[in-house]
Amino acid sequence: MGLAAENKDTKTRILDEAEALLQEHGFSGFSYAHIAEKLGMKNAAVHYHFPAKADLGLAVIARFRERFQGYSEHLLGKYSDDPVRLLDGYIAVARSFLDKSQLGCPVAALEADFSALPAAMREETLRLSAQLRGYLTGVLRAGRERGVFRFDGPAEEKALMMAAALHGAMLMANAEDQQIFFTTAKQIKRDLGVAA
Amino acid sequence: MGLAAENKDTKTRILDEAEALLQEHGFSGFSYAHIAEKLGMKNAAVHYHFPAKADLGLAVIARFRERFQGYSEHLLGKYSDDPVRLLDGYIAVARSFLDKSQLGCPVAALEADFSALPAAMREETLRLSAQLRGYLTGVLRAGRERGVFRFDGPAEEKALMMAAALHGAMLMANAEDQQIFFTTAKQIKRDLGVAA
DNA sequence: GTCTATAGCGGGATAGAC
DNA sequence: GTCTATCCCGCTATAGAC
Repeated sequence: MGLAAENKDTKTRILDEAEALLQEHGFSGFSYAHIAEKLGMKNAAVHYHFPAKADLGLAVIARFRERFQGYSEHLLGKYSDDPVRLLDGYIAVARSFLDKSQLGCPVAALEADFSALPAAMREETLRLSAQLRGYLTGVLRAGRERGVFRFDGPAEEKALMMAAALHGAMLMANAEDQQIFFTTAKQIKRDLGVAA
Repeated sequence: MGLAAENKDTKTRILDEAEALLQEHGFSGFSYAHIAEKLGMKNAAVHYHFPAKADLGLAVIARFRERFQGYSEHLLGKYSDDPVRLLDGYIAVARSFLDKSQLGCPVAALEADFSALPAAMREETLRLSAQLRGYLTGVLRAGRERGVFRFDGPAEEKALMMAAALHGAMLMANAEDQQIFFTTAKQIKRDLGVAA
């Protein structure tokens, strides 16, 4: 649509590939050549769109942040009175780690590779992680006030523990068996006193 | 002591370094040169003790498995009537990820890097992960029977979810803030109905 | 916007001297 | 058991032709 639309398709396809490869192999675990091969081009062409790998990584994070922002606003608008649906929306973001669907949460992969990340990517990763936890904290707090969720302790701490469980489950599911993710999500809901 | 004791010190020091580097940077994130530098030698010397990197990785896993085996038997013998202590023992293994102490659990780091691991290391990682979950499952089951722990659902599923939470907390603590691990552990115990 | 070609580096691994 | 030296590879990134 805009003036910069002429190269948007290739750029988007690169971002899509980068996001999928990031989630499967970590940030250090994929190369420009891997992306280029999947897209039927050469690595120099990828560098044309994203000069340095840090640029590509930051773009992946930024795109996810915008996506999650819109998605969470949509959820909060539509299901403001239904904490279970708001929680399921969050779980769906983590769940998409398994099949690299549209939601595609890259946080666990970034944190696993953290020491190898450029400084700018570290900062964005931390910001994103805090943003996700913020959403979850709000959902838990509202759900407990409404008597839908049952848990002890501050909502922030429960949210942190649940985020850790979902992050861990993503990596374990990637390594061992996808079922691990679904079982973990089910137990999380059981622990809140709601049916899976 | 034994006949093979003459080179045991260097080998042990290499294993110690490898384990620490594995937990901090992942299996692909450290090199023989890194180990050699820390130990004041050259990378060829490390290759003398562990010809290929897969040998070193397998040795790290094997050593941890033996360590955990002895440790868990010790716990089960000493605190067979105290589920909370048995649980704390498990948490301590994960906690040692933070400061690379003697217990040193490398599972989360291995799973995060899973797709880059040689096949033999993948198998050992899966076996180790199952072994850890097996201990935790037994502790939870016994604790619930004694009325010490409170949770819904099968002990296997609760154990899986708790292991995922501790794995995720290790990585998040490594990336963000060590306090994340302690807060997660505290919430896990709160959810079981026991004081932190 | 994509290509070929290449520079430069770090990694795993080996050969052979000491 | 450790060293120096080296090979080969894959990766990031750039230069310049098309």
